[in-house]
This record gives sequence, structure tokens and C-alpha cells, in this order.
Amino acid sequence: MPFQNEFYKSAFSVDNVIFGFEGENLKVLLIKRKEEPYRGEWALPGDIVQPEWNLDEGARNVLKQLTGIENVYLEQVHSFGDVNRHPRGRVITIAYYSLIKISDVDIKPASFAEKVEWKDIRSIENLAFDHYEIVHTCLKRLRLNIKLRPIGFELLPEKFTLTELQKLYESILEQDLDKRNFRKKILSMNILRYHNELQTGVAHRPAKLYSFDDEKYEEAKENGFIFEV
Amino acid sequence: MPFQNEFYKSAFSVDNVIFGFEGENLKVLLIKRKEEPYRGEWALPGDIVQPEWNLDEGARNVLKQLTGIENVYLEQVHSFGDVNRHPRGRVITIAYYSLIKISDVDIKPASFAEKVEWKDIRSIENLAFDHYEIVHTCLKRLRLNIKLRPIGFELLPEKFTLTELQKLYESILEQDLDKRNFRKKILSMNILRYHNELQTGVAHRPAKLYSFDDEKYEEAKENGFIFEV
DNA sequence: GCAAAAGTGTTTTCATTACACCCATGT
DNA sequence: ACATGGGTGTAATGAAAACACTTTTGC
Repeated sequence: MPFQNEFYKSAFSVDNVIFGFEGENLKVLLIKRKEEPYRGEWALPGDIVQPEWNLDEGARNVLKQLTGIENVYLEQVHSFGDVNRHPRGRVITIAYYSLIKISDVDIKPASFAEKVEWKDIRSIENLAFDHYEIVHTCLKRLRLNIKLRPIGFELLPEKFTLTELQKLYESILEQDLDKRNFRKKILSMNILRYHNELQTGVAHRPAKLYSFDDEKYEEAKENGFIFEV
Repeated sequence: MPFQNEFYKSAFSVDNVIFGFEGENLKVLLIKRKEEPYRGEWALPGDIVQPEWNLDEGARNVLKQLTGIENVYLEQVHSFGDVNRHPRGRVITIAYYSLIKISDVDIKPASFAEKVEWKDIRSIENLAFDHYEIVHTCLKRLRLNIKLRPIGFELLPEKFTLTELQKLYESILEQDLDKRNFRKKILSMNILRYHNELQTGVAHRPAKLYSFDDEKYEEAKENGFIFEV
């Protein structure tokens, strides 16, 4: 098997830090490895890049295998290639992160994983390989980008409340935000659509439901609007 | 030669966008290729990453071979791995940029290059492979980072005038800055050292010479200072 | 009627912008 | 004396921050 030989000398993989948001917590989809090395340990989902795949396709495939979903926000972050990062040989990995709506997903057990679970970002420790470093590098990048691009919405259901959006920002940025100022800023951007719909089944005044309006955003951009939180 | 076989199936390289600054222009060090593919065309300096090198080392080696210098600011930017980006097989390249002081450098002819030259960033067109895209991806990253970190100094001689610094920012950001406001902002950061030295040999009032003071910067950071231009 | 989160405006504070003239040197 | 870039301060503007109470619903 020539591929095996080659693999253990030098190979490329992609690893995908799949972010989701639930309740008030940012989560990452991790797998428990079924095979050596690092059998039984938690790790990022990833795969060897096949010769006929582009890098982004590799990252999308990882996601699709695990969750069945496609068309998500995906961003390449960094490549990790320390000589000794993989105990079986030289493997350079290209790290991506994806943003998905947890509610859209039914996790599929994957062949290479004993378990697949959403883990709270703050509870993550001790991952296989250099995956801990990868997760935190991606988190740092997410923190930067969420302030500069309207990508937070990718983590929320189609329709969401402003409080949910605020909690999302707070959990990613790890800082509290002022409710009034946050709402003022977001609403003044004029990139949300209000559906004349309210939350139901909550034991308090129901909140208005909004969705991100891509058309409005594109229009605003043409008029010189620059997203920034 | 097993390496050759493997190389032409799948390999990884580093490419280094080496930025320099001279006069009022941002420059990039390019080579004219001596060998196929793309013989005679301008390209980025790069190299195959040897199995025993970390990625950063690969990028530093490229720089060292070409200029003899070490200890420069280096940053990984993005990996490019489109299936067809290299006509001879699958080659994934990891792009870096470096910031160097042109005055420190005596360009060495490299074995793989017919010529090596500093090219004005605005004059660059039609590079080999996907190197044009790589240059512009790195430039975009530099534009972002130069606002958020005190790295502009890496492109200037040890001692520089405030006008030189301003011109540097203007050429990278491609926008004019107000002289008084720029100086006020930079000086108020308190991260420069004034040497009680002036420019000499200029046909106008000589400017004060400053250098970036790393100690002051570290101290300021500890007091919560965040660099931003 | 009580608990729980939604919703809402104004003032203060601070950073950014705009702007024009005198100064020191070489030729 | 003139050309060239160096050096400087203040007022106006606008964005961000601080801050507390009323509203609507379910139980």
C-alpha cells in the first residue's frame, strides 16, 4: 500500500474546529479517538487531504461526515507542522474553523470515532496531538473576526433574539456587554430583519425574533458601512 | 530517488513574501526563476520543507539563503493548496511574510534564481504559480497587523524620523494621514526613544531621530496599553 | 402579585478629526 | 532669500460608555 508508506513519512491533514453555541456557551465538536495514536483521547475531527481535494474541500468533508451538513461558514486559520507533532511521522495539518447552528445538526457516529460530543470551550483540556493549541488559535481568530464581520449569526438559529446575540458575543469575547448599548449598536446597523414574531413559551415578556438579512447587509456595505462590534 | 518521486506526487513548500521599505515605497523581494516550470518568470522565494525542519525554520531558511540575515519578524499567513496550483504535481505551500530593513541586506544570488530584485509592490503583476494571490493575501494581512502591533519599525532602519514612519504607514495602508495627528498619536504611546540626534545632510530643518524602544513597549503593555494606529 | 427577562433615552466622557503657521537647514 | 520638509496646539465632532426604570408575559 504505497499510500500508507507515504503517509507515515509525510502527509497533510486538515483539522476542523467546529464551533457551536447553545444556551450561553460556546462549544466545540470533539471526537474520542478509536485508534492509535492517542486512542481513547479527545481530539479534533480531521482527515488526511486526498490528492484530488482542495484544502477547503477537505475541511468541508470532515464536517459533512460528522454532521451531514454543508454550506457552512468555514475559515482557514493556520498550519501546524512541528516535526514532532505527530508520533507516527511528519504530518502537517491545516487548521480550519467552522461555525454551525447546533440545532441543525444530528451528530453521526464516524468510523474513526468512538464518540462525538459537543464540549464547552471552557472545559477543554488535554486533547490529543497539538489539538489544544489548535483550538485556542482558532478561538483567538474567531474572537478577532466576530468583531469585524457579521459571522456571529452563523452560530444562532435562523431566528434569534437580541439577547441571544448578545450572549453569543459575550461568551466568545469573554466580556460583559451593556444591554442598551449593544442593542443600539446592532439595530442601528440595519442588517437585521424583524419578522413580527415573538418568542413563545417563556415565563417572561417574550422577545422579538430577528434574522440576519444578507441583502440589507450587502446594501449597507455598498453605502460604505463597515461592520464592527 | 524516493524523494523525487514523492515530491512530484505531493509535497509541501514554504513561500516567503519578504517586505522591505525604501524611499516612500513598500517593496517585495522577488526572484527570476532559473528553472522550469515558469522559467524566466518572477516568483516568490520559497523552498520545499525538509522533513527535519519546522515550518518557520523553512521560511527563515529561505530568507537566510537569499539575504544572509536572521532574526527577523516572520509571520505565517495562509496555506495554498489548490489541486492544480503547481503544474508538476500536488504542492501545498505555506505562505509567510517577513519584514526586513532593506539597508541591512546585501542580496545574494541564489542557486534557483537568475536574478533577485526588490520590486515595488504596486508594480507587481503576473507572477509564477499563484504567487500574485499570495503576495496580496500577505499584504492584506500586513495591513491588518500593522495597525494592531508595533511591527512597522521592523521595516525601518534602527533610527528613523517620524515622517519616515508616517510614510511607511501611508504606503502600506494606502491612505494619507494627518501629520499632526499621527505624531501626536505615536508620541503619546511612549514607545519610542529619542536619541538627541538629528538627521544630517538634508536641505531643510533636520528631523529628530527615534528608535523603537522594546522595553518601554513591554512596560506600557503591562499597564494596559494596547497598540493601535 | 410575583418572578423573570424585554425593552427603552439621555448625559458624560473620550478619542478622532480638521486645520495653518513658524522653524531650521542647505543651496 | 528662497526652497524644503520639520515641528507644533486647539476647537469641533462624533462615537462609546455609563446608567435605572417600566413593560409584558407565565405561573
